[in-house]
Amino acid sequence: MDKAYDHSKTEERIYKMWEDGKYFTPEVNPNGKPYSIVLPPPNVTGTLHIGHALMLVIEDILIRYHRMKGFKTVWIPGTDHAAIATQSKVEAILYKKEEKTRFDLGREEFLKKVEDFAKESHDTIVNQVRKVGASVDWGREAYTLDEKRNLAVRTAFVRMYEDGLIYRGETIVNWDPKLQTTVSDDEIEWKEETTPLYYFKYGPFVMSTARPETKFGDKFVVMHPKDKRYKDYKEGQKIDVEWIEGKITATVIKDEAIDMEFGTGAMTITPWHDRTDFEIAKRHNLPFSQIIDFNGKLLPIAGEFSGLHIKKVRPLIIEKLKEKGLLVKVDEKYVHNLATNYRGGGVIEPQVKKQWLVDVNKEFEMEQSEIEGIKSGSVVTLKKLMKHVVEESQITIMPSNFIKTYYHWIDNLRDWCISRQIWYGHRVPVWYKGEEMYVGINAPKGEEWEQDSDTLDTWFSSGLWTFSTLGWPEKTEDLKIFHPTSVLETGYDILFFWVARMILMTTYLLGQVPFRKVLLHGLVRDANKQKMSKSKGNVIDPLDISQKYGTDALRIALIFSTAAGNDIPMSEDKVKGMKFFVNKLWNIGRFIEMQAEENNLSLDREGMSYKPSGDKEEEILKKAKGAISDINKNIEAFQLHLAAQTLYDFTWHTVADEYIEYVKVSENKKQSIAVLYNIFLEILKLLHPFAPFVTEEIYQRLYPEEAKKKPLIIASWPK
RNA sequence: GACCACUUAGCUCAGCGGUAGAGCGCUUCAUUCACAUUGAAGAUGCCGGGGGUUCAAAUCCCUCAGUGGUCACCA
Repeated sequence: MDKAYDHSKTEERIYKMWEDGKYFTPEVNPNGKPYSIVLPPPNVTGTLHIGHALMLVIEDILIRYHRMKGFKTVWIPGTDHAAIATQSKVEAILYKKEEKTRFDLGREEFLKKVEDFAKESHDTIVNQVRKVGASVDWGREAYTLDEKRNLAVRTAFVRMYEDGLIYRGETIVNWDPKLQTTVSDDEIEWKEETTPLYYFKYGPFVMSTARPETKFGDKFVVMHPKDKRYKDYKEGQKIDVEWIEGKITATVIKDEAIDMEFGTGAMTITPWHDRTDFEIAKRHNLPFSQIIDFNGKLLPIAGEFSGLHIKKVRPLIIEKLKEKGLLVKVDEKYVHNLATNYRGGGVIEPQVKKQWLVDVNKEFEMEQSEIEGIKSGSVVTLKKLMKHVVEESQITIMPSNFIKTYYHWIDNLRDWCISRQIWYGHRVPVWYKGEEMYVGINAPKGEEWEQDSDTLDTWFSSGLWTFSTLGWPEKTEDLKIFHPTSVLETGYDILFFWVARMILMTTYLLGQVPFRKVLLHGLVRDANKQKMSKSKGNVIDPLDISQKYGTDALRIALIFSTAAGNDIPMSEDKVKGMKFFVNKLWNIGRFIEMQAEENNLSLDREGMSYKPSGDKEEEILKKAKGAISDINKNIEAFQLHLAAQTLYDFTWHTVADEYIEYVKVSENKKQSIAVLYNIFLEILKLLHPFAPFVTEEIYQRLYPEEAKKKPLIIASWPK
């Protein structure tokens, strides 16, 4: 054996050996109890970052542990088409390279470009997944936008439509004029902004607004019914008002949504471009009209300002109102939150638009249910389902402090807008012919039917992930054996986006939970606790690290010393330290090899048969037993960092520092070495899920008798 | 505003009811003998402040303070 472990000489060879041996498939333990994980599919928008590496490592540890314990284990890999994210990325590249927009290319040609990009990104990701040693079953790989997943999406959509859970409606949506699409509430990122707040005279009232450019159509002035300042004004009262474009007749409305503390307690409403206003208008049956078009330009209602972009028009309107003597005052230091699209950064302009939505409050009959406490045929809502399975502990969320956040999110959940006006994604399975509409899995027969041009929110398809990857809607063997999946492991940042949506879709469509447990990991941050980002230049590329220090060192560093759910500070020094540990392991192996040779011991059962005779031997065996029991307990409790620490400590400070030093001076050397030889095998097994490459390599060299029967990856786990 | 987490050695963090721990850093010494990617010894802590429960609290409860995060609202 070489003096130091060289990961560059082993990793690729070993991964190939595992793959060729088909050890990643459930067939290695055909009769075991099923254990399944679906990989949270990375977006095909680029390459994997260190957070993905953490996710892969945690899941790989769970998978390898269960595989060695004899479970019929499957880990399903895949990638996510990430609709809007991928499309906007390609649009950006297209614009930079050719100064063209997607409309210049047309749907078909543009989609071809996106697909090429996605393919390339996919290949990079797959390569990265292999590099971190993930023992995923490549034969079962899936893509959220491939044929099979498309069938699942269409089937789900149609079923939900038939149950009245999907509807098409005029509603106020978050419109991104930049990307020309709606986005869901969860895709909004609020940015704090200081902006002037203008106070205008509006008849006898003073109203305030940060957005004068939307105020053209305001013919309703709203106040709280209990506001004493306005007690003389009655609901429905008409008042003549001098406004931007001359005299108008305003109507008084009383509504409890008004905050009496804010401004003057009176406000005018713009239902087409504000959610609160929209809701007030709906409650009072008020008409509403569009002021701003979908590109952000003013419509003819704005009179002389018609056709101008809202950005340009604001100062002009303020000037005009000032001239008319309607400007009362300006509060320059008004702080509010500006809605932006978190994928692309465009400022959100609320608009009323026809969209497809999922009704989360509508009661429906559960066709078939295996969920405890929900019988087949009982009446539920999607919200109720989502809450029930967590409340009744049919899904355990870890760490448990996220449960409260989860409930809170459900309580605030509004109908989920699932249609997007982008091109990359699953097309809505709805066809139109004149006034007629057809909703179905396949296109209707006959000419002249035109498919809805919208695509679906990417989370609609990833919500089906635990079972669409197993073959649903077909009733496959995989689905029968592996669903519900055992654990879903992912970052806490997508608890709402994804985890909640999976629970919604799966409980409804299958009458099952998608997984028994949810394990949430933290965000990987840099040594200064900063979020890693390209613009900050503090990104640690997992591949660089793994090339420099070895994948095993990277893996242990990611797991070591950080409790689940907490953010993880990552530094190269930490990885370096773990490389030392990997090398220590290697040198214990070397020590055994050299001692065996010197003492004429063959590396096999017979040569190393032992009778633990001395005190030291008894002691180390006892300690090993203790360590094994601790590690088992820790892994079962998902305390991987504790397991890793125990292993590190036991291997280095007990076996190497104490016992090996003793072996050197032992009077009963052969027996002492034999004991070491046997304990080291246990260590290699215990460490294998954490550091799969170096342990497999040492095992192959030092334990040829065992290795001949089976490689370490499927060796039996120490009890 | 609501909710959640965090506050432990110089730094990064474990531990979460029974005499304060790890890694890195620091001091001293040893050794080229599996490994200098080494070993041994050592220094450094009112375990954020205050109160309570308990035979016993870093660990459980209450409260205050600071830090970070999530969600909601914002005319």
